[in-house]
Amino acid sequence: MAVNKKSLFSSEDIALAEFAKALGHPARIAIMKELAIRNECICGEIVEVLPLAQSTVSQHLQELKKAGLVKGTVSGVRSCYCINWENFSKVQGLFNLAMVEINKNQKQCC
Amino acid sequence: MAVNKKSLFSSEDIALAEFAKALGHPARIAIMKELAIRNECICGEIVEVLPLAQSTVSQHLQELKKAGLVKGTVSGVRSCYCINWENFSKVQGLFNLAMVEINKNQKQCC
DNA sequence: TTTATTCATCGTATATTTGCGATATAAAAT
DNA sequence: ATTTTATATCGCAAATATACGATGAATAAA
Repeated sequence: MAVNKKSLFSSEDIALAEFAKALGHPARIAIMKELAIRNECICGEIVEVLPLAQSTVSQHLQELKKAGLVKGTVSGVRSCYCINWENFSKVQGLFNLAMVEINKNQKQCC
Repeated sequence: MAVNKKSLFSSEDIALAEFAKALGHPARIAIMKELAIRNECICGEIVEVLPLAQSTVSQHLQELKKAGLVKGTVSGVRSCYCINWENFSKVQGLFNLAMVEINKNQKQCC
C-alpha cells in the first residue's frame, strides 16, 4: 500500500501540483518573499530572518531549487540564492491560467 | 524534535501556504478541475474519473474541504461536492496578489 | 423487512516531510 | 599552517501524508 500513484495523472496536473507543493509551507513562502525584495540574497541573511535552524532553511532552499523556483550560485564562502525568474514566471503563469479556467462560470450545484 | 514550527510565521504566509498545500497533489488539482466543469458534482462520479480508490478520493475531498476550497452537501445516499466559490475566489485572489508582489521588479542578484 | 447503494471513517502500512544537531567542505582570515 | 566563517549534507526522530481494504451508517430499492 501507500504506493505512489502520482504518475497516473496528467503531466499538467503533476506540474501544477509540484508548483503548489513547493509553496505549500510558510517557510518557503517567506523565503520567496524575502528573495523578491532583496538585492543581495545571501543564504545567511535568509536564515537570520526565519525562525528555523540553518540546516532547515538550507533544506527548504534545496526544495525550492528542486522545484525550479530558485537558483543558487556560490561566491566564495557565501551562497547567493535568487528566484529563477525564467521558470518561476512560466510555471506561475500556468498555475494562474489553471485557476482562471477553474473560476470560469462558477457552476454551483449544491 | 520535528516540532511544528509553522505557527511562528505570519498568518498571511500560513494562509498562503495552506492554499498552496491543498493544491499540492495532482489528485486534488484534478478534483478541482473536475468540480469546475461539472453541473453535478456527485462524489461517485469524481471517483470514477480518478485512478484512486474510493476511500482515497474521499480523503482528498476532506482535505480540500478542510482548506475551505470545497463544500459538500448530502442529498439522500449521494454526496454532492462543489467548489466553495466564496472562499476559493478570496484565497486564490490573495495568493495571486502575493505572486504579483513577488514578480514585481524581478531583482536579479546572481 | 431485507438488501443494495453510496459514501465516510477506521485501521494499518508505507512514504514523505519537517526539523535539529553534528559533521564535512571549502574559502577567507589570521 | 591554523583558525574562523558560511553553507551543505548526513543521520536521526517525530510528524504528516498517501493509499488501500474493511467496516459503519444512512438512505433507497426490493
